Amino acid sequence: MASGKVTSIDVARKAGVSQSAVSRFFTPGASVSEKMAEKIRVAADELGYRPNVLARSLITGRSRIIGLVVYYLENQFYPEAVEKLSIALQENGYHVLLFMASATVGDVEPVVQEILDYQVDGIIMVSVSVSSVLADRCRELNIPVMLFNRDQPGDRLRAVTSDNVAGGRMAAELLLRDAPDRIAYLAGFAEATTQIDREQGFLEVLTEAGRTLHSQASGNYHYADAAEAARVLFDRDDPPDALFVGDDHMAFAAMDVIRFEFGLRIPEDVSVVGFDDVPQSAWPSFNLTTIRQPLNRMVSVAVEELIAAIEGSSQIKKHRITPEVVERGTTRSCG
Amino acid sequence: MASGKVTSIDVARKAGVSQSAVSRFFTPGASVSEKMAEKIRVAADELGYRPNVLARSLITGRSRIIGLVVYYLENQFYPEAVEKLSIALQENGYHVLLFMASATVGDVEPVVQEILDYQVDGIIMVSVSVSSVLADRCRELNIPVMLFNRDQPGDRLRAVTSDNVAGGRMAAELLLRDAPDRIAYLAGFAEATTQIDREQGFLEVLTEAGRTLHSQASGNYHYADAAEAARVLFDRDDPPDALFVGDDHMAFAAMDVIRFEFGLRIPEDVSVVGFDDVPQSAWPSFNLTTIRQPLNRMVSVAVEELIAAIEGSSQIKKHRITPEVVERGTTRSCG
DNA sequence: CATTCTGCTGCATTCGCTTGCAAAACGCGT
DNA sequence: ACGCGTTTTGCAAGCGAATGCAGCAGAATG
Repeated sequence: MASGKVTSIDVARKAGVSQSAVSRFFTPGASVSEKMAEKIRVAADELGYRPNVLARSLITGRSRIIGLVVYYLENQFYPEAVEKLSIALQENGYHVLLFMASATVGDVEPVVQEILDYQVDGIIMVSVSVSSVLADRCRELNIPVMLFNRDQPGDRLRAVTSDNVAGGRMAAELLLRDAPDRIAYLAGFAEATTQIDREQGFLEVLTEAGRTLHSQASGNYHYADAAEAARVLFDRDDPPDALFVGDDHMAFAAMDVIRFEFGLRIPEDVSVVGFDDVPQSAWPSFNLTTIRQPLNRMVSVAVEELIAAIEGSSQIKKHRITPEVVERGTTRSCG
Repeated sequence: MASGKVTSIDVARKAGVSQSAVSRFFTPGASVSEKMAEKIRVAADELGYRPNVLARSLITGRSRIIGLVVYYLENQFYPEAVEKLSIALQENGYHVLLFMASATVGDVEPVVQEILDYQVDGIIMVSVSVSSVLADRCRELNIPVMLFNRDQPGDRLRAVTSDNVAGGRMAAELLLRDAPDRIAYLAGFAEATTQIDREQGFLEVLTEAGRTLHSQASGNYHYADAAEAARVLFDRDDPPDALFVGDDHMAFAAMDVIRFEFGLRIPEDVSVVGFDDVPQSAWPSFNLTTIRQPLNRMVSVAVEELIAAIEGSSQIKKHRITPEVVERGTTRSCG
């Protein structure tokens, strides 16, 4: 019925009430008599009126927008995280303003600035770290920041990760069961806490077992880099016979190289363990034994905590969710 | 330096100028003398001032927000599209409000309503269709809608797709070169124009060659459904020896079933052709011959057209980008 | 019937910024 | 120094909705 923008004043006029009445009708907590509510309902329907969220935000100081920063979406873990985070936020009446950090490679600052310009109520950074300057700025503006799947030193930022040290330990235990001779590690991006923690846990167990690492290389959490790293690891007379890869995405690259370039069999010649448990890991082509990050829990904790931080003030806390072993076909022994 | 919100009035006070001067300084086209600009620059820097985009939107009627609706992100084609669309829009000074349509399964209406509440300047629907009621509403509000990788009947909505009929033809030609006896088709979601067009092109060529389809099943563009469909297609005495799958994502499912459940070799026993050319198709594990959707071009056309529609009024037009054959290892003959 | 209390309602202000308008400042030719 | 045209500048009126406050009606009470 409506043509062009319809404002609360139009509805008020049509319903024969004041603009504030219309506003109150659309404000959950407000008190409006049934008679008046009905008139407004009718008029609003007829005109196709919906409150302008931007105008509302201006005066309430709450936009119900969450800035979501993600580095890239190539690794399937991220689309899955983005999807679930979006849905969880949508269910809570929040909406997601999406920012790709890769556009401004290596420099998240301007991106975060732009986010702040939109008066977001909170920010979720997926596997992206934030400079202390910006973190301070967010604190001044009282905008909570949630790091997702990546932590950073200091106790001023909330974070939800899995317990990567524990996960690294699980991976080591899994590989040791296959009684390997030469254990290798294909690392992620060196500065990421996920990488650091997974490596730490992994090495702890090896050390406890009196073992040392046969070889190591970094794939930066990228497919191409990981493939190259795998070539380095396997292009020698005594290639590894057990490999822990920092995440599933890189594990696919490594498996492709191991099988199709070196003609080795998995798990007969080399056992492989990944990290994340992305959907593809369950596909028969990979059938990858991996350490599952409990994404659903991570998402719900992240969203709950962020909303708590926005609505009341909650304590800043680091959440570490315990990962789980998922045994599939790239390791030999069972149980 | 700043604490809490800083407004243009604070800056004006500090710089000893009027609030409108500050506003003009931050408005690209406006005229401000160098002397004044300098004072404002200093004051703004010192206070850490940034204009409130929401307030600006309220008065200009332009939010520089684009609503991006996507159904799911499981199929790697979508994350890639979302990533590239986001980046392209960011580069043009627009920002992406992301909505997952899967949250409200089968019902995009409320989602689009919420988008409209945010006064978006435009909407991109990735593989999602929109009811005519809503389309009308968007037109009334003068908000252009761009359908991406999915068209729908009628000439009131802009759309960017690849030429799926041509793509279907290419797939057929590719498979016919392998001189197959039994040609099958694993279809996508029946109502999607992508599905309809690809099937049409594919069948056209078969008909022209005097061939008919051996069998057919639908995978709804989902991995699990596609795997099930593949089981139906291959669980018989005379399974297909050539298979066109509606997209790469389903092709992976089909290949997994063909290889690991039926023990058939690809391409020796059965040739497979997919559609999209997602990154994984190039991975050695799949090495899939496929029809590439030229995503970069699709994205740039979609973004350019949408922005043109927002800024001036451009004609509503359907854009069909010609796809390309990518020959890899799941078909036998070359050239 | 007068009085008090409660619950609605409308008025007017406010959020932070843009922008039309008119006044002020400037440039410069004579 | 004067006049005229051209920037610059400030004033003030919005954009659309939320909300404190005061007024008002109606219910409940004496």
